Amino acid sequence: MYKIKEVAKMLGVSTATLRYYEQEGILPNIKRVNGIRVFNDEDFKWLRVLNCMKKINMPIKKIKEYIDLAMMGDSTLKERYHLILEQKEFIKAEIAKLNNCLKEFEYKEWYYKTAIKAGTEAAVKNMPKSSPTLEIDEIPVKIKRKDL
Amino acid sequence: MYKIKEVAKMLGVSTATLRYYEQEGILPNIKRVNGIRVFNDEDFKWLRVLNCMKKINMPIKKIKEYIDLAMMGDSTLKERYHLILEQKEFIKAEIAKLNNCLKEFEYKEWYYKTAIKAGTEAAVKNMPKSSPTLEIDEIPVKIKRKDL
DNA sequence: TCTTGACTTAAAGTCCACTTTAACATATAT
DNA sequence: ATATATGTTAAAGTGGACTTTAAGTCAAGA
Repeated sequence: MYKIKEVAKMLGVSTATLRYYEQEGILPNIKRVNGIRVFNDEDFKWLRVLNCMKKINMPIKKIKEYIDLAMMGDSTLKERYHLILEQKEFIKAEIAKLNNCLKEFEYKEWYYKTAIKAGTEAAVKNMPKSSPTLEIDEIPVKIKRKDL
Repeated sequence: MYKIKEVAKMLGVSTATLRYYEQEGILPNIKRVNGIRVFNDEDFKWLRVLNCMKKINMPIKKIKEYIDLAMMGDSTLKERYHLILEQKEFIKAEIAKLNNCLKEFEYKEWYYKTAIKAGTEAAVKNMPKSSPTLEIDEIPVKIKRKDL
């Protein structure tokens, strides 16, 4: 059983953020003792899920939607299932994109290493198709988070 | 050689966004023909890198810093190398976190599948430690993007 | 010629996710 | 007893990344 400050510290967020989350309805059912928030195991379980949803940039509104569905009970199971599936696919796509970015940065790492060795960037620029790691040439089209 | 609208379409962003990027200095050296922006191969190369930097949520200011260093020439090679390394490590950490989130969502997928089969959530809740995929129990502490 | 569409700039507006402030209550330590 | 720390709420403020608006230029087609 923890009070807000301890929870905030554990999560690496501010107390204001936790209060804001509660206000927005994405941190529901927090019990009060003498008007003071007390977080229990259930709350921590949800915080772990919330953490994931925030990590993938789900808007607060969307998270709220999910909670509202959950509050309605078994009748919304399928809807929640689809929402979760959708987000799962989104994460997968996201990881793929980040892996591409990682390659780009690994190329840059090699680029600068080589340039530093040579003392000048010009040396690397004149090596055509010189990258050991970079093969991607197209720019992926941006898909906005709010679309999902 | 493309004009702004075509470029915007290719990238999946608005023309306003591209103009805004140029204004903020993260889309430098775009040539004009009769006052109209014309994007060349060099610009596309940079757009691919920019795309990666945006993908990992590098703030515009930080991207600008990188560009400013690049503009200064060979004297900033080491600094740029370190910036890139830092970002590379950040992406790696990010991918690791997303993989954890993926697990969480895969667990939820299983959870809802099972609940739907049973017709009620209660059935799943009463299976203790029932998850086939979820082992993580702690909530990762949030590290804010601006710290890097 | 005139309208349509694509371009330009500068400035103001919007949205989201917090963050800060102010005013107050309660609890613990010296 | 009194200072310090932590908690509370409601409301206003902030920062970042665009987005929209307004006013204008220019080129091609009917």
